[in-house]
Amino acid sequence: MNPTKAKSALLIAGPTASGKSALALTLARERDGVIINADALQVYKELRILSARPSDAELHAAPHRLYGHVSGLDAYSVAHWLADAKREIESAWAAGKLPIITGGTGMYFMALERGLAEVPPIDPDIREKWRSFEGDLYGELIRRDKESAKALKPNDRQRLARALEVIEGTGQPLSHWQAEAQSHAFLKDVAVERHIVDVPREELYNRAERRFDQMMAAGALEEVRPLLKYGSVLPMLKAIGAPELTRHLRGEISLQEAVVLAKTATRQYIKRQLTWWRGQADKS
RNA sequence: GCCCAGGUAGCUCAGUUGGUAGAGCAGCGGACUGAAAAUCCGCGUGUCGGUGGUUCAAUUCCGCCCCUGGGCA
Repeated sequence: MNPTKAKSALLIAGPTASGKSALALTLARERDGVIINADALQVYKELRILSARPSDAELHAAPHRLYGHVSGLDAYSVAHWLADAKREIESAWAAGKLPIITGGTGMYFMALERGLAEVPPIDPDIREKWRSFEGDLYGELIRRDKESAKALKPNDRQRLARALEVIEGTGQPLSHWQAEAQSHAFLKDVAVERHIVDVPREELYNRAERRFDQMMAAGALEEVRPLLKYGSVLPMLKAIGAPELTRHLRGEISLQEAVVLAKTATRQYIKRQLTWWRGQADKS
């Protein structure tokens, strides 16, 4: 038991291929830590290769939590992750270890540090209704919840559908729930040490491209093949490389084209991550 | 060698009945509260293949040349 660890946490964020995992591992060994995953895709057990989950050797070199711990067939989301992460952090504290939260999903860090709106569960039928709605979501939202509509773009169907399911499912607008999100901030009274791994963009791009070649060599195609039968709505199937390799497996494009497209998607993702952390620096 | 069809943004192409041009993708910037590796917003000057000619004005019309496909020999 080390009392200095009882209420402290280490956060390591940064873009993909920046070397977060290696840094986390080093720090975990130096400081008796437990590594807790904050990556939206490394949680899925089906995606060992494509999500760049740490190797077995790395996983055994220090305690790792929330890696490949859920099935991609189940619905998983920030809220599930937040609950899992809180549990793992508490348990690290209880064991006298330092929780080291690392990953590339900005939204997960946001939920952990600034709190997530505690929206009650939405009836799956209502949820499905709006997600598959083909009409004018924006118009519908203006009619039911003008406040939320104003904060959204007319083409942002994903967020519009969310706002609609919340107003219909809870009777309260999304903004009502979000207003008190910060009071639920889990790390509010915790000594938090933040690392945002900073690597030049060109270097990240090069590493990510090389890494994708390695994924291919390691059998990424065979990892995707069994997932073909699930259509494309599962979040797991949004993993970079999965849609591209799926298209190849369906005979729509060559393997070479699929690889080029997947690498492009990776670069675009890195760019979005850089934007996230850059914008985030001013808020914390 | 001859005949067709093309040569326009990094790529694939549209267009201008003559007034120097615009989409998609890529790229760049940004947002982000229950799909987030998701979703969305903003940013478009480029010898319109080259060269002569006609014209007030040519990327657009005409001649020649070069290149790329395809066909005929």
